[in-house]
Amino acid sequence: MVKSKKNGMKKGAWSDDEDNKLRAYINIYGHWNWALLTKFAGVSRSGKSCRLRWVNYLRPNIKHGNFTEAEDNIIMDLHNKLGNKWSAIATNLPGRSDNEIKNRWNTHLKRQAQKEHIVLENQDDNETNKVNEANPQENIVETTNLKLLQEVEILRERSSSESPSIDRLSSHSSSSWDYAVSSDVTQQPLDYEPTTNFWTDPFISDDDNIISSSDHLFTPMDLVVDYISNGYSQDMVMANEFLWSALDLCNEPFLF
DNA sequence: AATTATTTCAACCGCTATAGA
DNA sequence: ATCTATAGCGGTTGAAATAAT
Repeated sequence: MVKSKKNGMKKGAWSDDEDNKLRAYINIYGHWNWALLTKFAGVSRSGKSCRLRWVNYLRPNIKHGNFTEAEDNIIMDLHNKLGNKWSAIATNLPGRSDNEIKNRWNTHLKRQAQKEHIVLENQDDNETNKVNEANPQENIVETTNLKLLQEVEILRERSSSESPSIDRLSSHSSSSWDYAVSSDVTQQPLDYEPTTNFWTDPFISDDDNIISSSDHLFTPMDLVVDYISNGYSQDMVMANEFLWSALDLCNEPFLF
Protein backbone atom coordinates (compact mmCIF):
# COMPACT_ATOMS: atom_id res chain seq x y z
CA MET A 1 0.00 0.00 0.00
CA VAL A 2 2.48 2.61 -1.12
CA LYS A 3 0.75 5.79 -2.01
CA SER A 4 2.12 8.56 -4.15
CA LYS A 5 4.58 11.12 -2.98
CA LYS A 6 3.50 14.58 -1.95
CA ASN A 7 6.10 17.35 -1.86
CA GLY A 8 8.75 14.67 -2.20
CA MET A 9 7.45 12.94 0.92
CA LYS A 10 6.52 9.31 0.73
CA LYS A 11 3.07 8.28 1.90
CA GLY A 12 1.32 5.06 2.73
CA ALA A 13 2.55 1.98 4.53
CA TRP A 14 5.95 2.05 6.15
CA SER A 15 8.66 -0.33 4.99
CA ASP A 16 10.89 -2.26 7.41
CA ASP A 17 13.79 -0.16 6.26
CA GLU A 18 12.01 3.08 7.13
CA ASP A 19 10.95 1.68 10.48
CA ASN A 20 14.49 0.63 11.27
CA LYS A 21 15.93 4.00 10.32
CA LEU A 22 13.46 5.91 12.43
CA ARG A 23 13.72 3.55 15.39
CA ALA A 24 17.49 3.55 15.30
CA TYR A 25 17.71 7.30 15.17
CA ILE A 26 15.24 7.93 17.98
CA ASN A 27 16.79 5.24 20.14
CA ILE A 28 20.04 7.14 19.96
CA TYR A 29 19.04 10.77 19.89
CA GLY A 30 15.45 10.89 21.02
CA HIS A 31 13.05 13.15 19.19
CA TRP A 32 13.80 16.81 19.35
CA ASN A 33 11.96 18.18 16.34
CA TRP A 34 9.96 15.87 14.11
CA ALA A 35 10.29 17.99 10.98
CA LEU A 36 14.09 18.09 11.21
CA LEU A 37 14.45 14.59 12.56
CA THR A 38 13.19 13.07 9.33
CA LYS A 39 16.16 14.54 7.48
CA PHE A 40 18.71 13.29 9.97
CA ALA A 41 17.13 9.89 10.20
CA GLY A 42 17.17 9.57 6.44
CA VAL A 43 13.45 8.97 6.20
CA SER A 44 11.60 10.58 3.33
CA ARG A 45 8.44 11.25 5.30
CA SER A 46 6.80 14.25 6.85
CA GLY A 47 7.56 14.92 10.49
CA LYS A 48 3.95 14.36 11.24
CA SER A 49 4.03 10.94 9.66
CA CYS A 50 7.19 10.01 11.58
CA ARG A 51 5.70 11.12 14.86
CA LEU A 52 2.59 9.06 14.25
CA ARG A 53 4.59 6.01 13.27
CA TRP A 54 6.70 6.29 16.40
CA VAL A 55 3.83 6.94 18.77
CA ASN A 56 1.52 4.28 17.39
CA TYR A 57 3.89 1.58 16.32
CA LEU A 58 7.60 1.91 16.99
CA ARG A 59 8.00 3.24 20.49
CA PRO A 60 9.23 0.75 23.06
CA ASN A 61 6.78 -1.69 24.61
CA ILE A 62 3.86 -0.66 22.49
CA LYS A 63 1.27 -3.42 22.44
CA HIS A 64 -0.80 -4.51 19.47
CA GLY A 65 -4.02 -6.47 19.21
CA ASN A 66 -5.39 -8.93 21.75
CA PHE A 67 -7.05 -6.53 24.10
CA THR A 68 -7.68 -8.15 27.44
CA GLU A 69 -11.07 -8.08 29.07
CA ALA A 70 -9.66 -5.75 31.70
CA GLU A 71 -8.47 -3.34 29.03
CA ASP A 72 -11.83 -3.45 27.28
CA ASN A 73 -13.54 -2.74 30.58
CA ILE A 74 -11.33 0.24 31.20
CA ILE A 75 -11.99 1.62 27.73
CA MET A 76 -15.71 1.13 28.09
CA ASP A 77 -15.79 2.80 31.46
CA LEU A 78 -13.53 5.69 30.60
CA HIS A 79 -15.34 6.29 27.35
CA ASN A 80 -18.53 6.42 29.32
CA LYS A 81 -16.99 9.08 31.55
CA LEU A 82 -14.83 11.02 29.10
CA GLY A 83 -16.33 10.46 25.67
CA ASN A 84 -13.99 10.35 22.67
CA LYS A 85 -10.97 11.59 24.64
CA TRP A 86 -8.74 8.88 23.24
CA SER A 87 -5.48 10.27 24.49
CA ALA A 88 -6.89 10.67 27.99
CA ILE A 89 -8.14 7.10 27.90
CA ALA A 90 -4.77 5.94 26.60
CA THR A 91 -2.96 7.34 29.64
CA ASN A 92 -4.73 4.68 31.67
CA LEU A 93 -3.76 1.86 29.35
CA PRO A 94 0.02 1.47 29.34
CA GLY A 95 1.39 0.37 26.01
CA ARG A 96 -1.72 1.26 24.06
CA SER A 97 -1.83 4.20 21.68
CA ASP A 98 -4.82 6.49 21.42
CA ASN A 99 -5.20 5.41 17.82
CA GLU A 100 -5.44 1.76 18.71
CA ILE A 101 -7.92 2.46 21.49
CA LYS A 102 -10.00 4.50 19.09
CA ASN A 103 -9.95 1.64 16.60
CA ARG A 104 -10.82 -0.84 19.31
CA TRP A 105 -13.77 1.27 20.32
CA ASN A 106 -15.01 1.84 16.79
CA THR A 107 -14.68 -1.76 15.67
CA HIS A 108 -15.69 -3.72 18.76
CA LEU A 109 -16.71 -1.84 21.83
CA LYS A 110 -19.11 0.69 20.38
CA ARG A 111 -21.54 -2.02 19.37
CA GLN A 112 -21.08 -3.78 22.68
CA ALA A 113 -21.75 -0.54 24.52
CA GLN A 114 -24.88 0.08 22.48
CA LYS A 115 -26.17 -3.38 23.31
CA GLU A 116 -25.46 -2.92 27.00
CA HIS A 117 -27.11 0.47 26.91
CA ILE A 118 -30.27 -1.05 25.54
CA VAL A 119 -30.20 -3.78 28.18
CA LEU A 120 -29.65 -1.20 30.92
CA GLU A 121 -32.49 0.94 29.63
CA ASN A 122 -34.83 -2.01 29.76
CA GLN A 123 -33.64 -2.86 33.27
CA ASP A 124 -34.14 0.75 34.35
CA ASP A 125 -37.69 0.73 33.04
CA ASN A 126 -38.45 -2.38 35.07
CA GLU A 127 -36.76 -1.00 38.19
CA THR A 128 -38.54 2.34 38.13
CA ASN A 129 -41.82 0.54 37.87
CA LYS A 130 -41.06 -1.17 41.17
CA VAL A 131 -39.66 0.94 43.99
CA ASN A 132 -37.68 4.10 44.34
CA GLU A 133 -35.41 2.99 47.12
CA ALA A 134 -32.00 4.43 48.09
CA ASN A 135 -30.42 4.67 44.66
CA PRO A 136 -28.85 1.26 43.96
CA GLN A 137 -27.39 2.59 40.68
CA GLU A 138 -24.92 4.68 42.66
CA ASN A 139 -23.59 1.61 44.42
CA ILE A 140 -23.12 -0.18 41.11
CA VAL A 141 -21.15 2.77 39.73
CA GLU A 142 -18.95 2.96 42.82
CA THR A 143 -18.18 -0.75 42.72
CA THR A 144 -17.37 -0.55 39.03
CA ASN A 145 -15.07 2.42 39.56
CA LEU A 146 -13.18 0.64 42.33
CA LYS A 147 -12.73 -2.45 40.21
CA LEU A 148 -11.49 -0.41 37.27
CA LEU A 149 -9.07 1.54 39.40
CA GLN A 150 -7.61 -1.76 40.56
CA GLU A 151 -7.34 -2.98 36.97
CA VAL A 152 -5.58 0.21 35.91
CA GLU A 153 -3.12 -0.13 38.77
CA ILE A 154 -2.35 -3.73 37.86
CA LEU A 155 -1.72 -2.78 34.24
CA ARG A 156 0.48 0.14 35.29
CA GLU A 157 2.56 -2.02 37.63
CA ARG A 158 2.95 -4.70 35.01
CA SER A 159 3.99 -2.15 32.43
CA SER A 160 6.52 -0.40 34.64
CA SER A 161 8.19 -3.65 35.64
CA GLU A 162 8.44 -4.72 32.00
CA SER A 163 9.50 -1.40 30.53
CA PRO A 164 11.50 0.90 32.73
CA SER A 165 12.19 3.36 29.95
CA ILE A 166 8.94 3.57 28.12
CA ASP A 167 7.88 7.13 28.69
CA ARG A 168 11.06 8.75 29.76
CA LEU A 169 12.49 8.66 26.30
CA SER A 170 11.06 11.20 23.96
CA SER A 171 8.97 13.04 26.44
CA HIS A 172 7.65 16.13 24.81
CA SER A 173 9.68 19.16 25.62
CA SER A 174 8.49 22.71 25.75
CA SER A 175 11.26 23.67 23.42
CA SER A 176 11.41 22.15 19.99
CA TRP A 177 15.21 22.30 20.17
CA ASP A 178 15.44 20.50 23.46
CA TYR A 179 15.94 16.92 22.40
CA ALA A 180 15.70 14.10 24.89
CA VAL A 181 18.01 11.11 25.04
CA SER A 182 17.31 8.51 27.65
CA SER A 183 20.29 6.87 29.22
CA ASP A 184 18.13 3.79 29.75
CA VAL A 185 17.41 3.50 26.08
CA THR A 186 20.97 4.01 25.00
CA GLN A 187 21.77 0.84 26.88
CA GLN A 188 19.51 -1.13 24.62
CA PRO A 189 21.19 -3.08 21.85
CA LEU A 190 20.33 -1.70 18.46
CA ASP A 191 18.72 -3.99 15.95
CA TYR A 192 19.68 -1.61 13.21
CA GLU A 193 22.42 0.86 12.61
CA PRO A 194 21.66 4.07 10.79
CA THR A 195 23.44 3.73 7.47
CA THR A 196 24.36 7.32 6.83
CA ASN A 197 27.94 7.68 7.94
CA PHE A 198 27.83 11.03 9.67
CA TRP A 199 26.34 9.90 12.94
CA THR A 200 27.19 6.28 13.53
CA ASP A 201 30.92 5.98 13.62
CA PRO A 202 31.73 8.26 16.51
CA PHE A 203 29.01 6.89 18.75
CA ILE A 204 28.76 3.15 18.55
CA SER A 205 31.42 0.92 19.97
CA ASP A 206 32.73 -1.65 17.55
CA ASP A 207 32.30 -4.76 19.58
CA ASP A 208 28.70 -4.71 20.66
CA ASN A 209 26.90 -1.72 19.17
CA ILE A 210 25.99 -0.55 22.63
CA ILE A 211 26.50 3.04 23.52
CA SER A 212 28.01 3.85 26.84
CA SER A 213 25.84 6.25 28.78
CA SER A 214 28.95 8.11 29.84
CA ASP A 215 29.92 8.87 26.26
CA HIS A 216 29.15 12.29 24.92
CA LEU A 217 26.85 11.78 21.97
CA PHE A 218 27.95 14.39 19.53
CA THR A 219 25.13 14.67 17.09
CA PRO A 220 24.42 16.80 14.06
CA MET A 221 22.04 18.57 16.35
CA ASP A 222 25.00 19.71 18.43
CA LEU A 223 26.16 21.60 15.41
CA VAL A 224 22.74 23.04 14.80
CA VAL A 225 22.31 24.00 18.43
CA ASP A 226 25.71 25.58 18.43
CA TYR A 227 24.80 27.45 15.29
CA ILE A 228 21.68 28.77 16.94
CA SER A 229 23.44 29.69 20.15
CA ASN A 230 25.63 31.90 18.02
CA GLY A 231 22.64 33.96 17.04
CA TYR A 232 21.29 32.21 13.98
CA SER A 233 17.57 31.61 13.75
CA GLN A 234 16.04 28.22 13.07
CA ASP A 235 15.10 29.36 9.55
CA MET A 236 18.62 30.48 8.82
CA VAL A 237 19.93 27.12 9.88
CA MET A 238 17.40 25.35 7.71
CA ALA A 239 18.30 27.54 4.76
CA ASN A 240 22.02 27.03 5.13
CA GLU A 241 23.08 24.68 2.39
CA PHE A 242 26.62 24.60 3.68
CA LEU A 243 25.44 23.24 6.99
CA TRP A 244 23.42 20.50 5.38
CA SER A 245 26.16 19.49 3.01
CA ALA A 246 28.65 19.53 5.90
CA LEU A 247 26.39 17.23 7.84
CA ASP A 248 26.05 14.92 4.89
CA LEU A 249 29.75 14.73 4.28
CA CYS A 250 30.96 14.49 7.83
CA ASN A 251 32.75 11.24 8.63
CA GLU A 252 34.14 12.32 11.94
CA PRO A 253 32.95 14.21 14.99
CA PHE A 254 32.74 17.92 14.56
CA LEU A 255 35.34 19.98 16.32
CA PHE A 256 34.94 23.63 17.13
C1' DA B 1 -12.49 -21.45 -7.01
C1' DA B 2 -14.08 -16.91 -7.92
C1' DT B 3 -16.42 -12.99 -6.65
C1' DT B 4 -18.49 -9.77 -3.58
C1' DA B 5 -19.31 -7.79 0.96
C1' DT B 6 -17.72 -6.66 5.32
C1' DT B 7 -14.37 -5.69 8.82
C1' DT B 8 -10.08 -4.13 10.55
C1' DC B 9 -6.66 -0.91 11.51
C1' DA B 10 -2.62 1.90 9.84
C1' DA B 11 -2.17 6.16 8.11
C1' DC B 12 -3.80 10.56 6.57
C1' DC B 13 -6.11 15.04 7.10
C1' DG B 14 -7.70 19.08 9.21
C1' DC B 15 -8.01 21.37 13.18
C1' DT B 16 -6.62 23.40 17.80
C1' DA B 17 -3.36 24.62 21.42
C1' DT B 18 0.89 26.32 22.58
C1' DA B 19 5.38 28.47 22.35
C1' DG B 20 8.43 31.58 20.54
C1' DA B 21 9.75 35.40 17.52
C1' DA C 1 -0.99 41.83 19.38
C1' DT C 2 0.11 39.14 15.51
C1' DC C 3 2.36 35.63 12.94
C1' DT C 4 4.60 31.21 12.31
C1' DA C 5 6.02 26.62 13.42
C1' DT C 6 5.31 22.49 15.84
C1' DA C 7 3.00 18.93 18.60
C1' DG C 8 -0.90 16.63 19.46
C1' DC C 9 -5.76 15.27 18.97
C1' DG C 10 -9.85 13.17 16.94
C1' DG C 11 -12.39 12.09 12.65
C1' DT C 12 -12.02 9.80 8.46
C1' DT C 13 -10.24 7.05 4.71
C1' DG C 14 -8.91 3.21 2.08
C1' DA C 15 -5.89 -0.95 1.41
C1' DA C 16 -5.58 -5.43 3.09
C1' DA C 17 -7.56 -9.25 5.31
C1' DT C 18 -11.36 -12.05 6.17
C1' DA C 19 -16.02 -13.83 5.72
C1' DA C 20 -19.96 -14.84 3.08
C1' DT C 21 -22.08 -16.18 -1.12
